[in-house]
Amino acid sequence: MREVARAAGVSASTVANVLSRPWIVAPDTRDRVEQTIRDIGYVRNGPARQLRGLPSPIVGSVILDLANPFYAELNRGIEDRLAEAGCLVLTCSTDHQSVREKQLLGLLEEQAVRGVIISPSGADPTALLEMSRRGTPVVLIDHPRGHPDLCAVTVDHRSGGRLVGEHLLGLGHRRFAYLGSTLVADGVNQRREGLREALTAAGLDPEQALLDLRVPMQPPPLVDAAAGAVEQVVHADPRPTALVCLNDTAALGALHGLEAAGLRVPEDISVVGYDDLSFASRLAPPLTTVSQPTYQLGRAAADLLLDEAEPGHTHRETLFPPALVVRSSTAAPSG
Amino acid sequence: MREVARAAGVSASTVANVLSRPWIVAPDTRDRVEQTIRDIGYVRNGPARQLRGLPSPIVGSVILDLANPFYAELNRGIEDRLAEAGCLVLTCSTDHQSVREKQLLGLLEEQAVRGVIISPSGADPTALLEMSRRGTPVVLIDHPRGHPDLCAVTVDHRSGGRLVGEHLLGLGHRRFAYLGSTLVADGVNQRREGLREALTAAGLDPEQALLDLRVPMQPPPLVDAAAGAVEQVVHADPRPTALVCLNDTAALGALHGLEAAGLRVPEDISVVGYDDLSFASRLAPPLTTVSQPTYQLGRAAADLLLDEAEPGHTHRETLFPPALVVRSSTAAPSG
DNA sequence: GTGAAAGCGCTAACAA
DNA sequence: TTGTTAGCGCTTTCAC
Repeated sequence: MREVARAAGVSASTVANVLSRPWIVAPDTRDRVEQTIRDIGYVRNGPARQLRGLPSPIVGSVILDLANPFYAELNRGIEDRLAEAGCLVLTCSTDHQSVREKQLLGLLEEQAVRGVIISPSGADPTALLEMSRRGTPVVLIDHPRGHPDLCAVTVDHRSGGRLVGEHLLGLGHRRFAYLGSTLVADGVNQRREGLREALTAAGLDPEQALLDLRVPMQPPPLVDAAAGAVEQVVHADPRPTALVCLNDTAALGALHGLEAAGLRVPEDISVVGYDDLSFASRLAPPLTTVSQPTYQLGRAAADLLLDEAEPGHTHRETLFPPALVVRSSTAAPSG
Repeated sequence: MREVARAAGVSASTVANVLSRPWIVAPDTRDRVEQTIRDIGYVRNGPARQLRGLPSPIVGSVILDLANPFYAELNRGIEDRLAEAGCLVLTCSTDHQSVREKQLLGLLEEQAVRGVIISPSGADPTALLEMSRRGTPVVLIDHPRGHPDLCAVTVDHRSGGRLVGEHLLGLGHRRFAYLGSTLVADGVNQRREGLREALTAAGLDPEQALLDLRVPMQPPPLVDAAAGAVEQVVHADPRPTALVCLNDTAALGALHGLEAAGLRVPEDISVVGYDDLSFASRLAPPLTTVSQPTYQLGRAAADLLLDEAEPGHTHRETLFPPALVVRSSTAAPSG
């Protein structure tokens, strides 16, 4: 900046003014300085501006796994909304490891980011609360906020699970399997709870009517783990007539596993996914699933985060409803 | 930091030493300071450290579209490699818009990031060269480096296209269609060139034997655009017996469009994708495609970028080979 | 082993 | 309208 000032024959603060409050600079001085900036190829130093107290344009996004298309699309929603405010997204995957999550939060806080949008890997919000108290706003995604000092964007997965249950019950199913994960992923458990609720409401005992499967989230890749896990469904006696999967990726693996075991979908067994990823409608058979407004979730989270900087901000939760998408992987049970 | 110093009864520089060069501090002083840091909840200020000349831990990743699973996985490769070096990834999608790309590069340079890994949306490298000259290292992904001052990680797509062509020719195909895009995406064009080379080598005239289709990359979503574009293949006379798509997502749409038109794959027409995304093997029919070491591409790019900081760094290009994966969407033409 | 001091590049209040 | 000045929080000599 000093160099530009010297070359343009003005003081450093005039250069600063041209950059930050151009309207207070005389037009010809401004033109001269701007020309010099271009000639020299001068680029402003963000860290120095931050040091002076300006807000960072960077927002941290801490998610479970960017390679999961659900999170990738969510992140696009975050990015697009933030871009409208001139902000950038620092994307971090935790792979469900809370140690890694803690590291990442530490790094982000040191960078003095504008805020953090997080899909937490554990249930304990204390680290997030402290971070928020120290001045880095936090928005939870896909997790109940658990404290009035945080904002959150959530989907009513319980209702999603209920929709699936009601759909299958309506088709005449009475024996179910739920392919969940070994992790305490809140959303995934809510889906199971909703399913159980639907069974109970139909007069069934979930302990009897629902076979509970858990696959490790990784490694190996979920799609392979799911393919393996369906073995248990295939050999269960009596065998469930409907398999509800925690998400579409698991359903993809399940379809594969069922095919390998010689079971036809939906004739021998119905399969349901969750997320409605882009490939769901093109699988064989097209997958019945539950769609979430994934991209909008991201935008909403970014909205909340940006709002944290506003004077009258109040912490709040935005709740989205899921929607059942019926395709051909579900049908009435045979026999 | 001053606050910690006061509370611990030492000077600010001792606190700094505890943080940056703990070994030169007396053990008991160090313990006392560390305890105070924890009590107070002190967090180091990254921007201030950067201002002092330390390198930023942030690397920019500028890609075409994070919602495309190919880039999402690529980005995971980048992230994982950088994490090993304690770095973070600032992920930006350009949606093929060079205006947006320019904006993003400007923002990243202002943030004084450690470097930028970019999958460029245009062919002109001057902006990147200038950035590199000003001190922000640049690594190109999926794009020839075009200048010895840049590093690049590339895949031999020409060879990929050739593999596809040879496979289809070997099955007996003589009339082809290539579903490309309206953009000057270098990799996508290379694939077509490879395909044309194979045809030429087999004694065919590409101008005659190859129907060239172009779909706009967006909007609408590529998968829908591709579904629409296959109309032209269906109604072509004589109709091509093999459809080669620029990537798996386009192939997904093409399968859909062909099904809607009443054509069977592979009996009536063979279809080939590119990328080998996770769903490719589970489509109906399982998709013949070309796999790239996507995750490794990301790691290799991060490797090169980190190496830029080393004293003896020489700019270079890392080239990966693609591999044909034959599944059931290709077969000998009927009749 | 510890502290004092200079300065990284910038912004904003104030003086000229 | 432009320039002078005082830091923002930190690292790093260099005395002590």
